[in-house]
Amino acid sequence: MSKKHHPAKIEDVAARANVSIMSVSRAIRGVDGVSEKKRREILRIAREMKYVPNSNARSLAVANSNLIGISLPTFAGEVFADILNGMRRTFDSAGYSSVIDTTEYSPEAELSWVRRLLSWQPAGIILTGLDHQPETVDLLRASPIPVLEIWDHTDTPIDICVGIDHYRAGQMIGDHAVSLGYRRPAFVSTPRGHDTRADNRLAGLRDVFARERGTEVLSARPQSGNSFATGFDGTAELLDAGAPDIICYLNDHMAFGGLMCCQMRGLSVPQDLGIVGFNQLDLASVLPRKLTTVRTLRRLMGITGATQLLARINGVPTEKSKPLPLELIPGETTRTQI
Amino acid sequence: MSKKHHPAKIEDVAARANVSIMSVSRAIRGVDGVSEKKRREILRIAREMKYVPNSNARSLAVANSNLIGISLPTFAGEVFADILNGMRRTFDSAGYSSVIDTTEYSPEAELSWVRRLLSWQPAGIILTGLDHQPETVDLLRASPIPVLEIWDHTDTPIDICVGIDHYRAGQMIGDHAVSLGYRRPAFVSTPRGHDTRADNRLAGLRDVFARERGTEVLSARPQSGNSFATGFDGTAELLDAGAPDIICYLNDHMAFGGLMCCQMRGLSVPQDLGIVGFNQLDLASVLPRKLTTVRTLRRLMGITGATQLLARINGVPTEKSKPLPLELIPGETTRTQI
DNA sequence: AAAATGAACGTTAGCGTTAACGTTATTTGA
DNA sequence: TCAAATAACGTTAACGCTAACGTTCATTTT
Repeated sequence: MSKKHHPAKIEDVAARANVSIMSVSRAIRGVDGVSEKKRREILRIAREMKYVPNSNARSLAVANSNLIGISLPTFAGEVFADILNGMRRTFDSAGYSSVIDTTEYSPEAELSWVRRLLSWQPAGIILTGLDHQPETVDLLRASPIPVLEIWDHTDTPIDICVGIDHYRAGQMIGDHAVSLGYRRPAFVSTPRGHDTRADNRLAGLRDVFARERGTEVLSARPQSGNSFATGFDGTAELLDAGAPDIICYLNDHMAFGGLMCCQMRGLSVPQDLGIVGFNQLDLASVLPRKLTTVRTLRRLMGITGATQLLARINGVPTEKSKPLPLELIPGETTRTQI
Repeated sequence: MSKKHHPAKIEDVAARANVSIMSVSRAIRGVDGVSEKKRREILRIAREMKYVPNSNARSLAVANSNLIGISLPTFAGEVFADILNGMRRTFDSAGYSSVIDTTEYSPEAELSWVRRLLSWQPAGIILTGLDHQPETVDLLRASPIPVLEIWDHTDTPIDICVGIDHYRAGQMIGDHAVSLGYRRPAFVSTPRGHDTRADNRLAGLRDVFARERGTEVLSARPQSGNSFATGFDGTAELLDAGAPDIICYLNDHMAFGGLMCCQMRGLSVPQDLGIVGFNQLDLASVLPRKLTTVRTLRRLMGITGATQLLARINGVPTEKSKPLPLELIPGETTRTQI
């Protein structure tokens, strides 16, 4: 425990096994060039000596690493946790480690992290969304490192892209609301520019109501401590300001906050007000009244994204851009007919 | 864009600036040995050339890295996200990157990750809880790398430790329940051995009721898809099996699932049944009925842990073990008096 | 039987950076 | 005024690993 005999290196293993260091290297990496017998012997000795390879030396020699950089806006909420989970499992079993960043929705923070990450010569980089600093894009375009943009969708990604069309999602919600006869829509979100995807969904919703009904979509963007509180406060704000007949939320958690606000004010849902969430989160599974929401396949997205990126890393040709399907889940928090 | 001129190395910057590579190295690292004038000049040129230092080479030369390994059971739920958030912020501003792992509560998965991580010569390693494979402990004890165990608490950590006393938390809940006159307690958790901390809390609760009332604590451990559903299903199971007068849950999310189950069955809380959560999660902030729960300072724990580990990394003497305070928050889901 | 093949292993030369020590100019002190 | 101290650089030798190429020797081919 206190004996600080320097950790064994490949050379020590080689000496102890009476072979050259290259044989040890080959044995450990599992590549050709050593007989099965010797390989087993070497591995046994390496284990005995508690040999731990030095990834820094390896990466320096081969000019790349087994690290994958993953940048997310936040760990809060299930959304990115789900995506991350799907990705991590895939990468993990392929022998990659994840270097993770949270930007708190700041492209500047993202840039400074990308800079730091590039110094590790990672095998791949994953960014959330499409909203990056120009310099981030330049840096990544200039580097040979595969880049995946996840969660959002575009036909012109930095490199490759797996996600959903948030504008379309907004339209789906709008179409559904219009078809049920709603006329005074509102939206609860976080401060503008914070979550670009949510803004895109709102845009889709807006355009549908403008076209079909010629009406505006009111919006509230309170700065509360968490999603639930944001939903609650935003709902209160909208109810005080006007008389929406349907409120759509950035996600199910906010929608739940909204439901609580209605309950507190004695409003009944969906008779007095329609409520629409987004993402079909776990919470919804136990609510007594099924929430109208949009299902997003986040875990699948993570797995798909990771798989595509791995393919790209291994030089297998991949699609530039892969959109994932959306499904509107009609629930009991909106009217069932006009 | 397509011109694949190899990325600039320190040597190229040196040549372009007419100085030795050591001057560039010193300028970039911000250490003594270059005049202010030259340093500015060198930094300007480095920026122009889009020079990105090679961390692998650096780490090989200095035999350590700016990487911190963080192992968590899961990203699901707010708990570890909060801890992680506190830690990441602290590490980030100190120039460290986070290599993150999720074990899904498997000590074997933790071990294989620790092995991989050690090959990067990280500056520090963080593990969640105290429940590790013996080999994990051996490996880490043998290495000179500082190790932080977070979330749980012990006086004999691998290296240092910041967390809460979960057994004590269980006792607190037990004391509170007893003081309010409850007599038939139950507990909803995940399968045994899955979450050791939850098991410790249950043990604390059990011991209090055994001592004070001479009664058992029933438990339900369903394997549902998510915390909310687990709470719901576990509650249903307990209500079918017997007639508990108070149910304690692994966390607030499960408690909410339990509340929903009660609502569905027409049971009123707290008249017919007491409900106690854990962790004081965001959800609770919008519930119409304040949840009885235990506040855990997770973000603070992350910050404190990270700070302690950084101190340890920098050779500053630190306390072996730092317990964080717990506070029982009486709510409206338990009786207010006997 | 000689030549060609190929498996199994070894040698060498980096990969890009920094620690440690050397060198040169410049300032300081008595 | 001249040695001594100091600041500002430069040179060299690792750090631990792997790609690329060499060598050896048992097989196979002709």
